[in-house]
Amino acid sequence: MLKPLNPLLHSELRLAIVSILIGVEEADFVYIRKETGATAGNLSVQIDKLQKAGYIDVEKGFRGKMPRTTCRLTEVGRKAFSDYVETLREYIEPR
Amino acid sequence: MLKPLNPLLHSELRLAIVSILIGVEEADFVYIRKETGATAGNLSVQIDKLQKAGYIDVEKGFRGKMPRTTCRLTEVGRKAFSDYVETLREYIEPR
DNA sequence: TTATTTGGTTTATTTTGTAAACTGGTTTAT
DNA sequence: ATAAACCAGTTTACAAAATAAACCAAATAA
Repeated sequence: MLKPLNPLLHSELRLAIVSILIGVEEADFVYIRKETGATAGNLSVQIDKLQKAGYIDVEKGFRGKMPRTTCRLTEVGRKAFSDYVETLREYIEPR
Repeated sequence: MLKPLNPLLHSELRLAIVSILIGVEEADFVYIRKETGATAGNLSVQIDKLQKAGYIDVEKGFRGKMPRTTCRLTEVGRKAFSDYVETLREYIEPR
């Protein structure tokens, strides 16, 4: 029987967010928005879900006078991602 | 910018179905149900979607007197799966 | 013969994803 | 100054998707 896929990560946008964060230590809202092509509203909602799950830390500050939201992956998030990928391989790799 | 993931395949159950079919030439409803742990209703719906997309062929017959639904992957489905996997790697493999 | 099981399908509900509309502020133009 | 346009997001309402519950027809068991 196939293992279930973590539903929080098995979502195109949330997976993209984590995928970006895994290689970069930190990234801000605007950057993630451009990389993913997501609408601001959708991105906001999905960042919230990842944060509530403890997968990312979100820090709100300012760059000059403009608001700035910075995200970074937590250890929990890193682990969840690596588990997700491992499970996913059972689906996509020849057995 | 990350490429979009084929939404028809980026679904746990549909991905599982295709994943099973890719290694086995054909599989019936009952077998897929056991392998995936899905409810019959859910499986029926998702098989329908894959069939309507031309990703699988569905054949209804009998094994003895009992009805039997057999599925096999089409070339279109095979190609879609391999494209999906390729795209997915951009999300899950270190860049 | 009347339950129970098998192999599904249909329909209704819940859950999720997404975009439109909004907020609060900033920069630019007038 | 004041208005108009813009930036960085959040909230909310709607659409799409997933899922389970209810159902059906036939087969088998009690």
